[in-house]
Order: sequence, then structure tokens, then C-alpha cells
Amino acid sequence: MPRIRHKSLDCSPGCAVEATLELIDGKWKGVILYHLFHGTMRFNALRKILPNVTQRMLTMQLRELEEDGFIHREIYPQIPPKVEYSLTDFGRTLEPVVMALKRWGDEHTTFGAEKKKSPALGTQGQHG
Amino acid sequence: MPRIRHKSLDCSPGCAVEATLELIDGKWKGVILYHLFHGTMRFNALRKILPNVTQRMLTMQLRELEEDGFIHREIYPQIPPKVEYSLTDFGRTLEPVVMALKRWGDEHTTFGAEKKKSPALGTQGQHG
DNA sequence: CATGACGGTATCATTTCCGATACTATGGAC
DNA sequence: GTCCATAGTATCGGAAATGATACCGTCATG
Repeated sequence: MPRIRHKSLDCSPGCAVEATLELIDGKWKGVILYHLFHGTMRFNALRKILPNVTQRMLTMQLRELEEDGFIHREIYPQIPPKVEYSLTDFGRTLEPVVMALKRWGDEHTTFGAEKKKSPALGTQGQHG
Repeated sequence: MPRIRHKSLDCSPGCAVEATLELIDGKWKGVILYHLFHGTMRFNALRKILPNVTQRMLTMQLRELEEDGFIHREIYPQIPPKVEYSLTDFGRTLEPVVMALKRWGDEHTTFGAEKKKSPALGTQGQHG
């Protein structure tokens, strides 16, 4: 049961909505989670598919996701370092949420529209 | 098709997730939308169920939701003023998203847990 | 004349988020 | 001895989001 950063969540019934939003908010967490649904990834692998995220931000977002129990950080004590990120069982419970977000984005934003124009992505199956 | 505040959305397939998040982000939009699913509301009615939101913030969030085409603002030219907010058809397309967020929050956050401890809220049906 | 209801604005301060950049550690290859 | 790869930290600064507070306009009531 993750902590909630909200100072006071006594904001009426709909508050569970905000509580969830707070946890997956943070500019890159959604995408990070989305990619981890497809499997374990190393730090630099995430950097490659998220070229706009600075190293600092990526680290921070990953740490927060870890703190909240969504992802697991596996450190292999070797040189050069190897660190793998994967979803926890708890993290997987977010799948319906993330997928609802993605589905809506695909259908209703210009980003989704652009994507449909590019059939090459279709070969990636669930990825696109 | 709403504008996207993100500067660059070339952040790989999962980006539709972020696109959606950006639109319903903003600390109070989730709750506002959630409450509007239950029907039209006046400005002060929203203030009452969201006591932590300042008037300024509420106005701003509502204006952004309006800009993005999610809600409709109906002004009745009378004294004292009356302004009603309601979801547009487009706004209603967000229902699965918001409900997914709420469901997860209810089941997995301490806020949700607290709520379950309070059976009185159960009488509110879908509200709680 | 003062007060209250309603739906706001305006202004300022603070907090929080985020980006850019530089720096670190270690071992192996060259 | 230098460079590279990996996974970070540290520090600084600016921008954006949010909060606090005060003010506005109008009509009705007292």
C-alpha cells in the first residue's frame, strides 16, 4: 500500500482518482511503466527509448516508482555496472490503468492520430 | 482533438499514455471530472466538495478542462451570477480512464483502505 | 448604508518540478 | 596512461504550478 504524497486527501469521494494520479504522475512514470509491461529493462535501454529524459530525471522517476513498490531494481555487482528494472506484482496491478490511459490517448489525441498514420508501427503488435 | 501541452511527444509508443496524463493532470482535474460524471454542477457546489482547492485554482482547472473540450461552461446572466459546469460528449469519453484510476485508488491506496473502514460511505453507491 | 450571495480577477510569494552540465567509480581494451 | 562503457550523483538555475490574500460588480435584504 503506497504512501500518498498528497498532503491531505480529504477531498471527497473522487479522491481515489487523485491518489492514483499522484502515484503515476511525474512526467515520465507513465511511459516507464508502459515499457516495463513488456519486460525487464536495463537503465540504458530505458534511456534509449526515452531520449528526452535526462539521466537525472530517469533515475529519479525510477527511484520513486521503486519507493512506491511498483518496480524492482536488481543490481548486478559487476563492472561495468548492470542494473535491471522490472515490474513487481504490485506494479502489474496498474496495467488496466495504464492501458486505459494509452487507449484513450491513441483514440483521442493528435499523438494517437499520428501514430495511426504510420502502419509500420503496427508490426509491433501491442507496442503501438 | 485536444492540444497537447507536451513540448515533444516523440517519446516512443508509450507516449499516448503521457499524452492522456498531461490532459487530466493538474492536481484537481481528476476529481473535478469525477464529480461531473454525476451531473452538472455550479461553481460553488464544486468548491464545497473540494474544500482544499482555492477559488483561483478551481477557476483555472475548469478553464483548462473547458479549453480541452472536456467540459461545457454555461453562464446564466443573472444576479447573483450562476454558472453551470457539465461534461461534453468528448469529456464523457474519459469515463473509462477516470474510473480505472478510481478503482485502482480504492483498491490499492491507503485512501481507498480508509474508505473501506467507513461503511457509512457505502450508502452513496457509486460515489464512494 | 452595510452585508451577503455568486463567480470570479489580480498580485505576489512560495514550492515544486525539471533541465543542463559536470563529476564519480571501476575494470578492461588500446 | 588514456579512453570507453555503465549507472549513476552533485550542483545550480529557471520555469511552471500552486497557494495566500485581497479585491471587484451587482442586486436584494435589513
